[in-house]
Formats: sequence, C-alpha cells, structure tokens
Amino acid sequence: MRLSELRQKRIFLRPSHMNVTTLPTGRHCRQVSEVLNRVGDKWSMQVIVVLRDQPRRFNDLRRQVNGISQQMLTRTLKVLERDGLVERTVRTTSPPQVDYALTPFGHSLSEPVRELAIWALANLDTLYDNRLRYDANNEANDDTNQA
Amino acid sequence: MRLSELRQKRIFLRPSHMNVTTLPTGRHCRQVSEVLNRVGDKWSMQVIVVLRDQPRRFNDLRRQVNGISQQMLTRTLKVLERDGLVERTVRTTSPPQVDYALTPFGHSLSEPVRELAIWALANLDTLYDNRLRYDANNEANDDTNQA
DNA sequence: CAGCATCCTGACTGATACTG
DNA sequence: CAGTATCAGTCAGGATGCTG
Repeated sequence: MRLSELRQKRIFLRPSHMNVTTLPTGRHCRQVSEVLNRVGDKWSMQVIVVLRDQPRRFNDLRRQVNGISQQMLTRTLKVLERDGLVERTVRTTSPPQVDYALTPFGHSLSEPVRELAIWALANLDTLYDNRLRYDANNEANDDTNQA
Repeated sequence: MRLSELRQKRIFLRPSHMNVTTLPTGRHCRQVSEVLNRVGDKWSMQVIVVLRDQPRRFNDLRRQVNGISQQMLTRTLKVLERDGLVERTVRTTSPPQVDYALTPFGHSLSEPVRELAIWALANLDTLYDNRLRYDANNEANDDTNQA
C-alpha cells in the first residue's frame, strides 16, 4: 500500500454546502491542491479517461494506457477505488477476471477534468512556444554574459 | 535550473485547431497529463490563485502561499514565467523589488482550474468519506483474515 | 490473468548558508 | 529584498521475479 501514504485517514475538511461563487483562495487551495495532486499524477487521469468510454479488464486497461507499468496500474486503480472513483468487480472464472469501471462519482470528476483537457489541447502549443521563447532569450543572455 | 529537467525544448505537439468536442482519449491524454503535471504540483496552483487576485512581490507572495519555502517559490515562479503564465517585473530600486503578475495566458488557465476547484470543494468530503469506508472495510477484512 | 513483494533510480522538496 | 548554491530526505515510478 502506501503510495503517498494513502493518509488523511482522519481528516475532515469543511462541509461542501459552502458558497462557491469565486475561485477559492487561501486555505481552500489546499483542498484543491489535494484533488489536483490526486488526479494530477502521471496515470490517474489517463485511467479515468479510458474508463470513461467503457469498463475494462486489467490487461485491457493496461494496453489502453500507453506506457504504464503493471505495478503502477495496480496502485493507481487501488487508489482510485479507495477514493470511490472506480469500482472493481471480480469474476471468479477459471482464469480470474477483474473488471474496472468508473463510478458516478468518478464520472462527475471527469467533467471538470474535461474542461482542463480542452484547455490543454487548445493551449499546450502556446505553452511550448512560450518555453522555447523563454529558453531562447535565456541562452542569448547567457551568450552575452559569457562574451 | 532543472526542475523536472525543464525539458521538452524541441517538442511540437499537434496544432490546436483540432476538433475538441469529446473528452480526448489515447495520446491526447499525454498532453492533458502534461498540463496536469504542470499545474498539479504542490505549489503552482496556489501561486496562480493568489496572483489571480492581484500582482504581488516576492515575499508578499511567500506570505500568502502558506508553507512554501523560499526556494520552491523561486523555482515555481521561474517555471510559471517560462511557460508564459506569470510575468516578472523587476524594479531597480534601492532594495531590489520584483513584482509577479498573472499574464492573460495565466488567467485563461485559471478558469478551467476554477472548475476543478469547485468540484474539489464540493466533493472532497465525499472523497475522504470514501477513503474512510474503504479503509474500514479493509481493516475489517484483515481482522477476519487474521481470525 | 491479475496482482504482490523487492530493489533501485531519480525527481521533488525542505533546510541552511551565502550573494548583490 | 530577492534570490542562488548545496546538502539531504522522502517518495513516485520502473524493472524484475513470484503467487494463485
């Protein structure tokens, strides 16, 4: 187990029926950061997105999520299951068979993630351009500094 | 420098003028993951949110972002600046003074992040409840297994 | 097929000391 | 004030081998 300790066992944050009309600031950020760290890791998002289409078995899932190791898929799925985002169904057939599917809770998360995904697809090239420009300027400055 | 290598110097992904009507799948995930990893680290989000209110100076910013070390604030700001999300303005006064502000690009990112933030605030308690229930079941199973 | 246990590398992060 | 440099600890993640 572990994986980021899997902690926060006893932590209850403020109730959800609060006003959320503006972008949260201050201590709210920690809660948002929590979710971002949760879904922002290397694999969770991809697993969620793949499962959004349809339930899948373990190795099927593994083939869909390109580059994931067997261990990390196991870990990721376990955490997602712990958080109630993914449901695990074991069929006791001759070769054991396990199905993974998004829960309604998981689907609800996939919506705001979708918003971010749209931003990403629309602006990632701009972001890379910015990096190139920044690096170009930096190298130029380095050159002039060395000259 | 470095910080996740600060690489991807030569990477050009597919153009942004693609159809984005459904939740992206497959290889698109990598791009989304890229953004999530970008904004999903421990501090970037909080810095963006704090700067969303108003521009701030270095130590002012540091006081707003609770718990961040001076080094990590420096690093985070540098990466955000590199990505064109934050603008750095140096005033050559007697004690040097540096202002940080969100660029329009940064503001555009803060919108989808806001969607996720709203989800987080509304559902984080559910998520923790799910964890508690999962852990409770697990411990119960452990007990029965040991008995 | 599905999953656990172990070892190992590297990235993130903090703490501390030092510079212009 | 606004950083840079260095040391050190923790942890995500990959690779491999083994179980039921």
